[in-house]
Amino acid sequence: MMRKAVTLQQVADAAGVSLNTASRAIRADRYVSDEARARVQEAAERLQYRPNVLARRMRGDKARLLGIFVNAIGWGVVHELVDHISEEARRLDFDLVVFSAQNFHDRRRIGTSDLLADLCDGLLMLLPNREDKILDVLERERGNCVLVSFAAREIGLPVVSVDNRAGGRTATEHLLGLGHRRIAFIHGSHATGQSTERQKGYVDALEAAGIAPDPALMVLGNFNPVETRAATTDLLDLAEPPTAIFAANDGMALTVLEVLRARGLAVPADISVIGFDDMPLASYAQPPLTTLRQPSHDIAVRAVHRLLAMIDGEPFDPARELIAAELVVRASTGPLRRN
Amino acid sequence: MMRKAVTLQQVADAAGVSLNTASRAIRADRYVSDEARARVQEAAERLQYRPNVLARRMRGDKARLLGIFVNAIGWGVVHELVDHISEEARRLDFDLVVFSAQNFHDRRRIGTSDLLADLCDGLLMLLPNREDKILDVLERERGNCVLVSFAAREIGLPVVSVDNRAGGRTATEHLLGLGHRRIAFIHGSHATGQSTERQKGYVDALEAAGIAPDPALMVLGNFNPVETRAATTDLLDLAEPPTAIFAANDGMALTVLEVLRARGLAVPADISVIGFDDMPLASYAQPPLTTLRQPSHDIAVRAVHRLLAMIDGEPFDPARELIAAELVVRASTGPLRRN
DNA sequence: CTGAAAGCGCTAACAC
DNA sequence: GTGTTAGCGCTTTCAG
Repeated sequence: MMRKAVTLQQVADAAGVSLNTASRAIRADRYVSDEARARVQEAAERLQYRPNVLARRMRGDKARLLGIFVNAIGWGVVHELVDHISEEARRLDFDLVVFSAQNFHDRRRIGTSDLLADLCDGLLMLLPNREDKILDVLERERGNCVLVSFAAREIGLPVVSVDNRAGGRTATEHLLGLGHRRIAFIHGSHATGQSTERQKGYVDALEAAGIAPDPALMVLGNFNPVETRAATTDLLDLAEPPTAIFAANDGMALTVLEVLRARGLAVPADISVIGFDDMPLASYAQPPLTTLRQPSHDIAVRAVHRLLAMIDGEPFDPARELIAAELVVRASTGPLRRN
Repeated sequence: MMRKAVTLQQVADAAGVSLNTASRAIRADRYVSDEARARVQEAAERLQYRPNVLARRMRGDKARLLGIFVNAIGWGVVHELVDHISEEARRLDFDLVVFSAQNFHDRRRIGTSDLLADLCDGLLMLLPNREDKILDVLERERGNCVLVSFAAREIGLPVVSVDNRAGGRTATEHLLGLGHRRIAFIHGSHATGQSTERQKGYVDALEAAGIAPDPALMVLGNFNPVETRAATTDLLDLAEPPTAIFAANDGMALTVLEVLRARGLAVPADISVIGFDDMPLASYAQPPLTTLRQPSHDIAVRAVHRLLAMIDGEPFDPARELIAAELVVRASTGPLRRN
C-alpha cells in the first residue's frame, strides 16, 4: 500500500462528528449542516485525507474506469489503438488503465486480470490470442467486454476489427491491377487471426482473377525478421519467383525490402512489395511502402462506444463489426515489367 | 463491475463447510482435511468461483503489482521504457498496470490516480510534468514511488534518469570535434526538465571550448513539428546561420531534416544535424540521424530495482541516479566545410 | 439534520 | 482440523 492511511474515522474524530456525517460532508451530500460540513472539510484538509477508492469500489460504486488488455507483443498497431481509445474514453469521462501481459491466463497473472476485471466497468481486449483462457471466462460470464481486432475464431463476444479479409483482397487486387500474376503472400502467426483473414482475402482476389493460389507462394514470416528473411529468400530462389510480394504486416514488408536490397533487386522495377497496417515507419522506408492503413481511430471509437453501451445495460450483442482499411499507394509497388 | 458475483460464502454453503474452511481450501492453506478441500474445490469449480481481489487487497495483502503513470504525450521514448520496465517487473514476478493521462491532478482523474496508488505496491512516474500536483502529494507522503527521467526541479523522491546534461555536452562536443563553431540548439518544453538539462550540457561544451553561447542560436521547437519548422527557418535566415543544429530530441531533428531538404540544403555537407533519444525512426531518416541513445533498458531496470527496494522497506533514499546516453554516429553529421 | 448499525468479500486471530 | 468473530474503509439503510 502506498499511502499512510488517514481514514474517514480519523477525520470524523478530529471534526467531532460521527463517521457518517463526515462521509456526507466529504461527498457533498445534502443532508449536512453547513457548520458540520465546514468542520469536516477543514479536518480533512488538515489531515490530508483522501478517500480509499478500493473501499468505495467494493461497495459497488461505478469507477468510470475502463481497462485495456494488450499482449506485450505487437506494440506496433496496438500503440495507436491505445492512444485513440484513451482519447475517446477520456472524452466520455472515463479513465483507462492498461494491462500488458504475454498471456493473461498465466497462473501468475490471473490475479491481476481478475483484479482489473473487478475494478473496471468494462474491458477492451486488444488483439488477444486465441489461446487466452480469459476469453473463455469472458465469453461464459458475458462480462462487459469488447474484443478489438480478434478474428481467430467465432466467439460470443462483441468484436470490432479492421476488415482484414477485404483489406487482403484490396492489396492483392492492387497488385493484380498492376499486371502481376505471380503474387506471393507472407503470413504471420495465426494467434489473433489477423494474418489468416488477410490471407483469405488474398486467395479471394486471386480466384476472382482466375488464378489458382500456388502453395509455394504462401510462406511463413511469423511476424519476425528472422523467419521473414528466410521466407523471402525461399521465394526468390524459386524456379519461377514471384513478381510481387504481399506481406501480412508492414514489419515483415520492411524486412522483405531489406532482403531485396541485399540481393540487388530494384523495388518496384524488379519486384513490388505491399504491406499492411501503415505503421509510422512505412512512409520512411526505401522506397516508401505501399500498404493498407489501419482505421485505428474508427476502431477505437467504435470499440469504446460499444463497450459503454454494454455498461449502460443495453442488450448483449456479440456482433462482429468490420471497418475497412484504406489502400495507401506509395512507391514500393509498380507495374509488372514485361520481359 | 464485470462479473456475476459468486462469493466464497456460496461456495462454502455448496460444499457444506464454513466460510473460513472454504477460504483455507481455496488458498491451499495447510490446516484443512483433504476431504474438505476436495469438496470445496469441487464446489468452487462448479460455481466458477473466482476470488474477489479487491476484497483481499483491502485487507492489506500485497498485490505484487506496480503502476506506471505516463503522460499521454511523448509516447516516443516512453513506449520503450514501458516495455523494459514491464519486462523487468515480470521477471521479478510483479505485474504492471499503466495509467495514461494528460494531467494526473485533473479533478476528474484524481480518483483513478488514488485508486492506482491504493492498488499498487509502488508507482513509477514516467516523465512527469513539473506542475503535476500528484508529485507534491507523493513527495509529502513519501509513498513507494520512483520518478523516471524527471529533471524539472529538485524533489524529495528517488529519480532515475538518463544523464541529459552530459548527453547534451557529448552531442555538442561531437559537433565541435567536427570543426563546427556556430552550433544551434533547438529546445523543447521545460515541462520535464529533459530539454533544459540538455541545453545546459550544450552550454557547458560551448564554454569549455571558449565559445560564448549565442542567444540567437537557441530557439524553441517545443517538441512539435510546427514550432520546430518555424524555429529552423529562423535559424537559416540568420545573417550568420549555424553550420550545425542540435535538436533536443529526434522528433524535432527529423523535422529539421525535412526543412533542410525543402530548402535544398545537403546534410551533412552544408549543415550537420544531431538529435537525442535514438528513436526507431532515427536510423531510417534521410540521412540516418546521428543521435544520443537513451539507455532505456538500464533506466528501466534501475527504476524497478529502486522501487522494489522501497517496497521491501529499505530506508527512503531520494537520490538522483543518472545513466549515460551513448553517442550514435550516423550520417547526419560531418566535418565543417571550409569556404 | 445526525448517529448507530449493517454489510461489501475476504482473511487472520482466536477459540473449540 | 474446523468454526466463530472481528475487522479492512467506506456508504447506505434506518431510526432518532
